[in-house]
Amino acid sequence: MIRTRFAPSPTGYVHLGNLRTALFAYLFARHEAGVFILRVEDTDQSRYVEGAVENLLRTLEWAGITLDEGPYLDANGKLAEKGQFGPYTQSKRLSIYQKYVAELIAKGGAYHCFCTAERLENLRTEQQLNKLPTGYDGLCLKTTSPEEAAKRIEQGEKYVVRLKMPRSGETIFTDLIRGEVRFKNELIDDQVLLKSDGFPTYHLAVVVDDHLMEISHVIRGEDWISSTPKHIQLYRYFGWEIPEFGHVPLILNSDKSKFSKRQGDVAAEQYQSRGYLPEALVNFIAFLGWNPGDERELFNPEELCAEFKLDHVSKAGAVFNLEKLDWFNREYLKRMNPGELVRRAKPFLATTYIPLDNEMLLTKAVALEQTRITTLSELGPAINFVFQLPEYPPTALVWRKSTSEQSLKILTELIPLLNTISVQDWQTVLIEARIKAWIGEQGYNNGEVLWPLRVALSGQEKSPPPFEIAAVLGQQESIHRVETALAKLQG
RNA sequence: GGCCCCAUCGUCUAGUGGCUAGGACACCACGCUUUCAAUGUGGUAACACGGGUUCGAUUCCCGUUGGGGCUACCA
Repeated sequence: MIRTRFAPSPTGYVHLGNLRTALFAYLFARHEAGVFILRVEDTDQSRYVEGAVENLLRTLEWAGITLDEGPYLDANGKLAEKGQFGPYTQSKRLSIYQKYVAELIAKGGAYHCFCTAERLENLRTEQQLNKLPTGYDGLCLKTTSPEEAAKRIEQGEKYVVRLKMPRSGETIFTDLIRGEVRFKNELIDDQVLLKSDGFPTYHLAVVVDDHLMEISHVIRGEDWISSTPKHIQLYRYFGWEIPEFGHVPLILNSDKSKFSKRQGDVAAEQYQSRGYLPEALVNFIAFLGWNPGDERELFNPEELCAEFKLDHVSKAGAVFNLEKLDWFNREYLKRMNPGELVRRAKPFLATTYIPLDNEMLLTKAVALEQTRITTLSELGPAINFVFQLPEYPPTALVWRKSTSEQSLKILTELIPLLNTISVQDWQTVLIEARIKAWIGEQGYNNGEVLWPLRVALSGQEKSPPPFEIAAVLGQQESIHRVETALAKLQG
């Protein structure tokens, strides 16, 4: 049984890099008919953020990443957990880690360390000065016997527990994405496993939990690759089966450094609030490092689940490119049926003066701008003219190859024409047919008629075609707007 | 500094020893057109470098260079 997990630290927002790692783990599990788990890695007390887990869950839900096990929000919005391997929150598992640390010490895989922060710091600077690899020198392992350590702990002395890395040999593993990776053991630090506050570090907690939760494939960011030998050593000491590892490449800033807050919008929530569709964002980040092996690019969530394979994940990092995201978003927007688009757009329209009760008109208005917008947040400003004619100067009504007098004449003649169209003929194509025919009869050209008409109807120099606007507005309002334009031209 | 990872158009990428090195975004030109989009057609643009291996390397090996990650009682 394939079991993967997403194990973020609850920081208050979901970093896009983490979201993509989660997505890969999720897609892999789904593709293999496996199980996908969320585990909250909150072992750093100083990083505690109120409401972070709730936010995390809402964001994953928005992105369409569904969880089989782990925390979830119940009907009342309260935090709950599902699954047989809980708790899925590390701060609730402290006694578990204590137990395994004791076991590890007993097995000779770890030891107590009483060194002060000052000594550690001096040690590091000295090592760096002498161009030596940095790392703990094993002082407490050499000088403090288990009996003495027990005594010092008894007396209330602060301590940490460190991993006892073998001083020789190599740790070799085959990464699912990168192939064989090897490290010399002597260069690997005796990592702290249990902090002096009694909390485990990532390295201990991740191994204990991945084992206990029966994770078969550890899919995580490339930045973890150097600590993998420490984790493997832990599995060995415990005598546990070592899972498969897959280290996915990083998302990069345009200068190729790790995608960061400083250089861009890294929080998934920012894209949500700016009106990106989750399926577009997911499609986009999936393609940052993955491809189906052919030239298709548009994959909805179901298609991603069906096609995603780890062997098409690339090794190199990928630069985040907002323009490509915009393109994906436009593609999804264009393909969406108007009713659905209205439903999705409503949260963004709620902050505008656009009335949301007239579903019919709203749907027509939205359809008008559907192919012209990039994000949902652009929709409100784009369709606002339908509900409220914007202020505009009379000069806007004059086409660049025409005159004010000519525009006045044409708009005046247009009113009776518009009036002769019957109610049932008030549709885009029929309005267009009538007006174009009339233009022909009169010997006008399109520009000198359609420009002033369009501006009269929209109040804007840039807008959809006049026939579409007229159809949305209705006959009465359309004529009214042309009359308003006439009044403006007459001064 | 040490260790590790990586390297095809500006960006995301296909390629798996023999191709005019393909696609997408972006960009440019033209077409359509009342405007802005959308759309159609076409175009500019890449195998980091040096050695091997081979009849033949973008592709395999080594090195160089470059970039990145890690190097905490943070994840």
